[in-house]
Amino acid sequence: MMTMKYTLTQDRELSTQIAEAIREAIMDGTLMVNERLPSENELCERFEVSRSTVREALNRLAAQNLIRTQRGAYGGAFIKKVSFEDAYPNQMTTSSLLLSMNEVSFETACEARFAAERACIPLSAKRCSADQMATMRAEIHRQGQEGLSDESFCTSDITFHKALIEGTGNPVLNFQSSSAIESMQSLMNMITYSARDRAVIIKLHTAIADAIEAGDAQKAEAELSKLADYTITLADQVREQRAAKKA
Amino acid sequence: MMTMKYTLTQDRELSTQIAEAIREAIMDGTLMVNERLPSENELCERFEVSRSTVREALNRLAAQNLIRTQRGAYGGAFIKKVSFEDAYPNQMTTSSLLLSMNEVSFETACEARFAAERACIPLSAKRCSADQMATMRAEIHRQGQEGLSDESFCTSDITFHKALIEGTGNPVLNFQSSSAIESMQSLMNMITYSARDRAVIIKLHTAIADAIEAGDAQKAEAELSKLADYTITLADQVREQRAAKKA
DNA sequence: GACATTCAAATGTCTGACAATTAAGATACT
DNA sequence: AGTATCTTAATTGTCAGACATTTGAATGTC
Repeated sequence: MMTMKYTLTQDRELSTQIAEAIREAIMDGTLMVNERLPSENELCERFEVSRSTVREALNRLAAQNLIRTQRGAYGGAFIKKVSFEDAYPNQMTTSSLLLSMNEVSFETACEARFAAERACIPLSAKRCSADQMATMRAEIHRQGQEGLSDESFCTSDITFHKALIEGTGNPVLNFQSSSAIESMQSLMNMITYSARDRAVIIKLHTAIADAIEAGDAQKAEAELSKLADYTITLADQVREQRAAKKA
Repeated sequence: MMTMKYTLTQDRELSTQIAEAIREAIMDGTLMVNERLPSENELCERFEVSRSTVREALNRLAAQNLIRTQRGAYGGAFIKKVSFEDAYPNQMTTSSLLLSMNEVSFETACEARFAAERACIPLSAKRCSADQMATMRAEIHRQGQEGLSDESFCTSDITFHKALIEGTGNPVLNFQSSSAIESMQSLMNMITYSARDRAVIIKLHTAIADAIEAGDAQKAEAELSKLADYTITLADQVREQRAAKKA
């Protein structure tokens, strides 16, 4: 950081360039976790810009979870250790908006979602803990309760699948796949689940849980595949009903 | 936006609360794509804060790709359509930092990476285009060239696998899996590839490409699995060498 | 109709000030 | 000596006002 040379050009916004320079230093390891950046006034002198501009740059970095700021003496901006927990909300925001703003069809989103889940099954079949199995069973049970709203059913469905993914014991895979599933929540919420639909889904969930518990990855994948197909037919039904209502 | 009520509390930073309020409005659809936010001065009045504070909030949103700003008359802040291209760099930054800052082992990262790729294979075997097949073949060829640096070999390796993933024709899956693979680049770069190692990898790449072309998903998955195992043994070798050098 | 000029609105940057926060050091008390 | 409290300096957060820059629209000119 100290030795870097900063020559800001005129063709882009100054604050953007400063943020970029600091971001690069973080990415390539020049700045380590918990290291303190120079104070805002020092950065002003170093980049030869005003404090507003420096602050805009720091704000951008804070929004990307790259730094945290602390007021008071011995405070300042510190390189933040990006944790899975911190990164998750941003990830979710982006994923959800990508789906809703890019006219991604339900089929396409669904395909990606079940592909991600399928990737987890072999590992989950090997490593799933008793705790995670218990969560899956509990959610299956909840899904069979009378008077459960569609939205609650959907939430439970997602909890079930997230527990399955967590069963891999792999934080990276968990992070990626979990967001793939959860970002579909708004799309899934459009589906209406009749009692018959729920029965079918519960049966498939049970089959998947049984297979995972038995360590039978192949069976679990097969059942998951059926669930994927069934989910798409449900979505098709909703679409048809809406089309019929329109006419 | 107009009808929302904003009561800012004192316990958090004002700019953060404003950014949060606008972000919520975008997420729940109150603000549509390309819609223009009120001007900074109008936002000042509405939230009863100074322009600096409003600007800090807008900057945060811009850093998250949620809005874009445009200078000049009829300019302002507009809700941005989050495209896969725009979101990718942020995604990559986050993913890379998650790996490097959380002491994620090579095995763990590798496991997640190959799981994601495996999820793509059935779809790719069904839909991979001639163009994508050509890219895969070209990269395999490049990997066999004399005098190729380890880094270039690694880059080509990643290009190969990204083409495979693109073969799914699913933009969502492509986005997710692609970043899973690419974020491992820095870890992969630590490996040294002997001529013998490269030969093994090229053979596996060829087998995968052949299977994809033949539409044989099962075969492709089996070969990919071998590649995953082999990659981990290579990483183990590097670790052993380093340990030996230390002693 | 085509082109140049002017204008107004908006963001980007600068300056200077004050408020709020916080850890370290100084001080007073026991 | 130890502890509680006060002071202080450093730092970020917010405010206010100004000017610079950009840019589309309106206007004027040929």
